[in-house]
Amino acid sequence: MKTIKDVAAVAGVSVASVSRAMNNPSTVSPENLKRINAAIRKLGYAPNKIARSLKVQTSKSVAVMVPDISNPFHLKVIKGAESVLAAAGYTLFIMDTEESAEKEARSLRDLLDRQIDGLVYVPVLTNDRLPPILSANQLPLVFVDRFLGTEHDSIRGNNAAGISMLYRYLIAKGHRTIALIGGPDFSQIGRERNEAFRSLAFQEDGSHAQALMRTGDFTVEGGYRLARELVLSGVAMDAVLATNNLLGIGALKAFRELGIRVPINLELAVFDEIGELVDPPIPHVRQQAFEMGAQATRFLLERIGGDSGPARTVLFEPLLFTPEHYKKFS
Amino acid sequence: MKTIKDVAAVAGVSVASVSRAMNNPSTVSPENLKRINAAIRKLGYAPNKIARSLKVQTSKSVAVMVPDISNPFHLKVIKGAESVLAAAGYTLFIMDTEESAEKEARSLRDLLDRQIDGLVYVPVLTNDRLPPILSANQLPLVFVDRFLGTEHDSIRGNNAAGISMLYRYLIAKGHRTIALIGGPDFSQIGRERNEAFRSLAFQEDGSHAQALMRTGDFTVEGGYRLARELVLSGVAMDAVLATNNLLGIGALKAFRELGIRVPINLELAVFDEIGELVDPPIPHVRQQAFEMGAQATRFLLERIGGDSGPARTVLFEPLLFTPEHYKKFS
DNA sequence: TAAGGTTTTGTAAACGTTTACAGGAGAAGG
DNA sequence: CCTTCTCCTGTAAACGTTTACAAAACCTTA
Repeated sequence: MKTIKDVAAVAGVSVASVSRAMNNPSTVSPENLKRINAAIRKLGYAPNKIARSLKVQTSKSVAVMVPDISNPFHLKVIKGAESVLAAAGYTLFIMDTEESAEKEARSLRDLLDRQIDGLVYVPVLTNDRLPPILSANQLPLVFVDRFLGTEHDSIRGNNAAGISMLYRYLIAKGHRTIALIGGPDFSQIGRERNEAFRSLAFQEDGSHAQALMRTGDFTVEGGYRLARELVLSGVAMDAVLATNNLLGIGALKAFRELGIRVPINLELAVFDEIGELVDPPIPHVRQQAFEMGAQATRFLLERIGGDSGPARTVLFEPLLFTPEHYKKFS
Repeated sequence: MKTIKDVAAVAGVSVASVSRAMNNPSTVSPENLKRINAAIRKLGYAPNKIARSLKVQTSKSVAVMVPDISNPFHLKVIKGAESVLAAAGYTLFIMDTEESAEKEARSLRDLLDRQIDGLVYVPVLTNDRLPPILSANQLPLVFVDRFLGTEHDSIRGNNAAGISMLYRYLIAKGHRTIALIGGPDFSQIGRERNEAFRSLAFQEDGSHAQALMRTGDFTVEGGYRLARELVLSGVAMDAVLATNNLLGIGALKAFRELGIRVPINLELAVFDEIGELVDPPIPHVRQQAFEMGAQATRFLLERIGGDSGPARTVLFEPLLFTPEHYKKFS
């Protein structure tokens, strides 16, 4: 690897001039500039960013940290972040914490050590407070989807509205008893969605609360298990509402396995996308994940740029997709 | 941020001793070791990896670079890499090149500058040779799926076998005319799969070559377009073979849109997974992506460890999944 | 042509580590 | 008690940059 010294030697100037030529071209004389650039090309020199970061304490890079990279929602958040960073000349590091607080802590440590400039952050579910490493170093960060009640920007989906859309859709189709398969109450979004359902379904009569709500982890296995339990418990129901895509996928698997035809025997509605190839299509609300990732990143760049205004929260409205939509287009 | 100097001051020793205490504990006296560790804990000190990398020219981190993070195949490669790295104490940086040679070059530059120790590498399709940056710096790397004919380890799928399985399956089901929707011939894997099909389908009679093979980009749009063209051209066919998941998804979309029922009016078979929720299931071969990523990473760690033996190639056999499989399990 | 100003340059310190080297302290052996 | 050896320690240089500062070179202008 060539260093700045090699360039300086070839161009016959000091290292300082080379550095200036790259970072502040106007402060070096035209003829030297030319010679330096020629030397750079000749040697194929590229500055060592590690050394640079060490000195300037910044790295022109940000990270996006998600709990599960194979969840399409998180994937789109990443794509959204990429879209705005590409233009800004930042490098993006993608970190997958696999819903493990431990892995998350390790990754954070690592990012911090590498002088990352900011973080688009979807924390793991089990965190109810900012990891100590983050509270110790005031790294600019923006929450997406999940958040921890700290003084940071956060980009969120309107969970209550999404549940409401699904619920009203099912009601409008004539369904009487609707069961919920929900996420854990200890997480912000799990709780928000569960409570939205509660306040809709049990307005008049709270007696079905136990029978018609099951909650568990936001995982495929969780959805599968809860759906099975619901069916095998023998309660009467004509529709099921799953509060995220993984739960929905698990539920769908369970139903198919039990020989229940969806939506003929039982209707299933899902919060988040479940995969566009499912046929017949499953009614669902779709979060604007790409836009959420992009917006978060825009905020983050502002913060990195020095903006220290009060924390902002942006609520994105989910969009309802129903089988009727698909008919329209096919 | 605390530095090693702070620790040294608190512990009342020199910075060298602190450094030794962390990297070579046996070379420092027990009482000093205790004092130093106490100071570290007290200050919440963690060594700055940037500075460390600058000195030791290594970073205990590797990257996995894929052309499309939303392709389930690449996703599983990443997961496979994660699984072996977690144990080895390396940090993994995930880079998404979005099938752009330009983005790929930028990312490579960046990784190199950050003293990455090695690379699990799925190059973008348009590259037919190693990017100059890589040939200039002999970074340890292992190819997965795609490769560029250089002297590096490579983990690949048995493309010919996969195509053959699909082809024979379709033949066994009684299909007479089978059309191919393939990837670009300028890419290794596109070509391998196309040629496998050619040698199977046109053994006796080469006359259908034009009519029954369409190739384009490995994208959903490509599959959609080619499938449409095939159908609208009016050629007779009773099965279509798509040589990757994106092509398959695009084709399926096109067929549905044109009112063609799969598999009743036309059978579709796909190389790679197309999504597990498609109903009825589409026959496909599945690559052992997770294992491929894991194996690549194991090789990479060996190379980083100094192994400079001859380049190895491992061929993973794809697995055939058919609707009959699913029936068995439901 | 001398004084003053402006532009361009090089020297050297700094960023936070690691590590070669040399020196000091203590133990062992004569 | 002196030598030799071992073990531990601190000093200082190095990694590849950036940048404050001072010196040098070049213009203006009177």
